[in-house]
Amino acid sequence: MLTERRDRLLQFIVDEYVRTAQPVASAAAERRSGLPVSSATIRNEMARLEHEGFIEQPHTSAGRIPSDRGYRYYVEELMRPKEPPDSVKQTIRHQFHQATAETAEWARLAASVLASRLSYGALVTAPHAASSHLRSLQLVSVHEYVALLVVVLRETLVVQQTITLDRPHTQDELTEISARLNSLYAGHSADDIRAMQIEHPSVEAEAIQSVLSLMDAQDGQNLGEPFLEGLRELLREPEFARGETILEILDLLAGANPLEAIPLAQAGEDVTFVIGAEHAEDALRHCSVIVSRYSGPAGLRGAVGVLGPTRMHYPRAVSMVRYMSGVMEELLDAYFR
Amino acid sequence: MLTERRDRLLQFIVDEYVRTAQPVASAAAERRSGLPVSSATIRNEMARLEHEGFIEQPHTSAGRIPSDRGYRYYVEELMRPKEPPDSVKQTIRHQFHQATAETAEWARLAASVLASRLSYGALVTAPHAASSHLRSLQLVSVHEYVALLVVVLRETLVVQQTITLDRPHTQDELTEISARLNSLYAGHSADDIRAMQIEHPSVEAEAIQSVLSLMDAQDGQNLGEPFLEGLRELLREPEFARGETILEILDLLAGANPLEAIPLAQAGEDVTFVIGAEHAEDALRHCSVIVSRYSGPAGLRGAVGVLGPTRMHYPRAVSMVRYMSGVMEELLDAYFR
DNA sequence: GTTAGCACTCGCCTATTGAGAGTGCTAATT
DNA sequence: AATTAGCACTCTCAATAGGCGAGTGCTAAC
Repeated sequence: MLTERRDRLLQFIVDEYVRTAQPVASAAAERRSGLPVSSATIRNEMARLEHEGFIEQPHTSAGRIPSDRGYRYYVEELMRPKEPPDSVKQTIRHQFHQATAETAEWARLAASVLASRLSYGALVTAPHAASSHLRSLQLVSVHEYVALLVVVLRETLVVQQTITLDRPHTQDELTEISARLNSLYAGHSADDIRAMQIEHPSVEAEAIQSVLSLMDAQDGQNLGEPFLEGLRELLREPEFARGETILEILDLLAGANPLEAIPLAQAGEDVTFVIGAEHAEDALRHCSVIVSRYSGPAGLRGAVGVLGPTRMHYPRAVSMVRYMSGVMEELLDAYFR
Repeated sequence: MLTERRDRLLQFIVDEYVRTAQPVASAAAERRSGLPVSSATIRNEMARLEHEGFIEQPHTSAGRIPSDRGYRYYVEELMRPKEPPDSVKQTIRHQFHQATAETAEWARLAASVLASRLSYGALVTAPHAASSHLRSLQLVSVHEYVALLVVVLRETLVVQQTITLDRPHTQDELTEISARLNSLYAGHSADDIRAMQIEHPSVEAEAIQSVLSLMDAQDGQNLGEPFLEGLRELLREPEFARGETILEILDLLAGANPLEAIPLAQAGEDVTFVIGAEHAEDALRHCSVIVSRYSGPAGLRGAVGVLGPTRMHYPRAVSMVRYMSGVMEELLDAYFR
């Protein structure tokens, strides 16, 4: 804990630097921070804040910018995130209201809303449960030789795949096959189904093969691939204007899902921050990530995150992430009614 | 038509500039072009090519770079695109073999393959027909209050949406409803269905509403949204390293689909080039686009395109675009068998 | 503990300069 | 008439230097 005055000064420096992207000088703080002291005193305080590692100077004679540690202190002690205004909430709710009722679609939309509201990158994963059970399947005739296999997994997760048939089938035949397979396998996990070892004629065998591979694909991941939006917005930030920096980040994102690497939010905390050099990956040393896990019925979980420069508008970002996370949870709850 | 020697010189300049991204000097041409003349002669020829508008100098004392007109002449007269080697073809076929049999998925995969093979941006639209007819629909129970509506449109196009039910329904009930709606509406267009004006109880009414809005969404577009891949690759090109240029392009792409604006390939031509300033949009003045339309049974059409710097490796790009376009057509044909 | 005053540092901007690259032109050659 | 060697000329790029201004740290007074 710092003194009251140094708290306020650090807060001013962060806010100002976030706003202008320029180092903050003592004279500017004197004029605009509201602190009733002269610039000389502010210089003394700044020297001390720098000595303690909360701020730093890009070069000898420039103003100060927050260090990673300064941001960390700021997000933990100083900032007061304020709720998004009702008008914004309403607009967002409206956007979701118009969307189709599919979990993946919600995630995509959430990412897109986050990105455009905050002008940072947004990462949202669709809700996902650790182990899926077959709830039901249905074959839909697309064409006499082609059917669409729709698989409903236990957790409101619907996946599908087309399969080709070795001879023509009508919808009625497919419906019958679906009913037979459902009565055999509904309610079971992939391992269960494999253990049954039932012999099937060709079409049924192929359908079950596909079901198993779809279920395996689901079970094989912790979080799903995140939907990423807001690259354009990110590029607009001055720290990424050089193109190379963003290239590094893109390369990283192509390989790994940064949300996976983020330590899970501790119990009791609703959002997790990873700031600058706290990232394991060097490419993100000038970035901060804010993540919130959301969870729904039946063990469904997912994550909502923002990726921006360390010079991020934290209060706005965190309240938005928190809000979107809540929206995802509400949608899931409503889905189950 | 230029003289044989100027053709070869221009070809050398384009090839060399594409390779190195550096202006080509007369001395370099003397050494590496294979032309049996001195640099002085080459300088004379260059002066003439410049006078005719095929090449230009970035500044007084630099080598020459191709102008848009030079590239245009190059793609039309000079280059000899060579087929991708069999090994590459095989790899690509293999990638498609593993993919699920969905047209949108093919398009996404095609874009991703193109982008990574060529290291440029790739735009591929899923096959799409001008006017869709309802082939069949099927309601799949997801949850007692939620059903997934799967709509098969005439052209192997499957779309879906979840709908919520006002009271619980079993799969059997839903199957029955599906059968009833199918017998009424299968084979008709959205307009037909609207004209029938049949009154339905609540669930059926909602299903039909959704069907209509899905059909409208399909019919409302000429080409679908393209799948865009390869931003990372594009950013790697030196002409886009500055970040701003790519930003302009992203902004443009967010608003409009450049494939739409491209004049349709003329009959008899298989690919269309738009080079540099030939683009209507100023943001693309340093870009070239190569597009190939593909078409399949039942009036299905789509487009495969590459977006790169004007300094693009045209022979490789055009042969790849051509090949991917062919792959899309084959997939569609095979889908109908 | 605070503040005014001031010397000092350092980045940035604007010449200036020199080297190097590459051309265009001229005159000689084939 | 076409080609070529030679050379002066132009222009970019990189390095260097000087001046300006921003902003600090320190000292001494309050």
